[in-house]
Amino acid sequence: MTTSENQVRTRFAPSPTGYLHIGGARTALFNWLYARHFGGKFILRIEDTDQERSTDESTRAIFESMEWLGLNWDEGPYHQAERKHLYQEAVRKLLEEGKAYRCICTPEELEMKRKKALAEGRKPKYDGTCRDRNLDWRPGSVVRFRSPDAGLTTVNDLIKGPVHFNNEELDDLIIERADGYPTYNFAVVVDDAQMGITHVIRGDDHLNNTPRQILLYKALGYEVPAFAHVPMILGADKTRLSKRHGATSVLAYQEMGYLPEALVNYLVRLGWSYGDQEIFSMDELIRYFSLDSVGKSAAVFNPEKLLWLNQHYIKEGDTDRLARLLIPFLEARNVKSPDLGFVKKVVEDLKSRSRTLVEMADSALFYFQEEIDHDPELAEKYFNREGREYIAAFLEKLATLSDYTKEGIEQALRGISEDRATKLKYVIQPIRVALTGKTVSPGIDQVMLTLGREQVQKRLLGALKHIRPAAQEQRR
RNA sequence: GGUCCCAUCGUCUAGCGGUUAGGACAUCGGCCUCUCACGCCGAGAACCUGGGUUCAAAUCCCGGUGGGAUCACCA
Repeated sequence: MTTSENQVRTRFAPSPTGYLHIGGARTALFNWLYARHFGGKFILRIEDTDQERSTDESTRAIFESMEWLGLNWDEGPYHQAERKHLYQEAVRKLLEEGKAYRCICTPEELEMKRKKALAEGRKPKYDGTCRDRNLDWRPGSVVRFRSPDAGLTTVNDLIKGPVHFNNEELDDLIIERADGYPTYNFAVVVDDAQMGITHVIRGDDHLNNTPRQILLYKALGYEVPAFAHVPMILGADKTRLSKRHGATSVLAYQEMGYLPEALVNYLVRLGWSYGDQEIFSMDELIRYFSLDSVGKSAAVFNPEKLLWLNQHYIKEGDTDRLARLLIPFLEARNVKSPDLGFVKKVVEDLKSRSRTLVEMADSALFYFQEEIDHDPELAEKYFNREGREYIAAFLEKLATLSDYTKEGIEQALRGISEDRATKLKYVIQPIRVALTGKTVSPGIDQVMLTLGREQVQKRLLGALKHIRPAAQEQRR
């Protein structure tokens, strides 16, 4: 692997134990932006050393999520499970140099000691039982790092500033487990060093791990990278974001009809800002992104603002693209192979009145229904004597309307309202219900244009037939 | 509990010693209008607390309080 001297190299290193969540996505985004800003490399690494909990399904979901968000990687994906020999090699080196030792304390013993220490108000720190026993390998043994018991380790964090830790707070952590796999803190260090990572950007839940890792870098003779710990994302109750705060998986947002650029724009502004600007294109983000303007405090995830951004991007979005994105949502609602050209017209009608593609699909359904299934209550209210008369009058005008345009249609409708000396809306609402089955829809002229004259006539006729005159009179 | 981090409207944030403390979402009015939206105009709404430093503190320092993270053969 060739690494030019000043090249920025960042990475995203999720563990495949679940879907990519909102917090992970933002971490990935920050790393990606930082690399892109400096023309560096962004690397993807799957941390699957925990054989128990890692799944291929999660790995696939992570790839899919990142692709959807547009976070392409330049190297990888690397899988830690396939790099086992590298960690073992590093462990061997530390062992030889006396910087690590084997330990045969059982998990049960350790657990007991921990509990006891806690109960007596002491620190639950490894007591060093095996530290100087110079043990050889045996089944069930692990390898521990010999951590210095005095001195100070400082993390010069790019976001938090310098953070100091007393080495005596750090204990002899396990670096190789009984199954031969490395533990997280060790694998991360070996990988980040060997992959030439220059900037480790991650959640600040890792800040406390960093001094141990720095000690490991030094013990292994590696150069220590720069660290940047970004604040966490919390739920509305200020606790760590989790399922009970609503959807947290990136793909769930795709399914809920969000646009990737909306999610990206939302996530980047959680903790980062650029003056008063709220809307950013990817190009702008790459140009403006900087760790200097990442805040220090945790942010509460606010679905309302995400919704607003999504609505914004739908409103401003390219119609052709939106139509293509909408089609799967329509098909999921039993619209059979919709015509792209027609869907594009529908999208135009609905663009400024949908916050998600799900909302758009829901309100688009009537366009595709040959027969409107009228709600009895609405029918009774709007297809009364006046309503039916307006519909009939409009139908009559429509037959001879030479100007089937927005203006022509509006003129015809106004004509009817003026002739009967009634408000325009009293003419329009029955027609709206007849055409859409609802009282809420895009502008009626627009609906008619999109539907086409023939379809409009058919639906109006259908509405007139809907309630039998006899039944209607009976009610009156 | 130990260690570490954090603290400006309900929420995201701007502010980097001197501002009527700005913007955005949300909320509430109004306009537009064929319904619903969009759009436009407007309103209410914040510097956790106590000490310092300074002519001057949201901004710098210390204490307190509050919130969060972390203390595994998880990552």
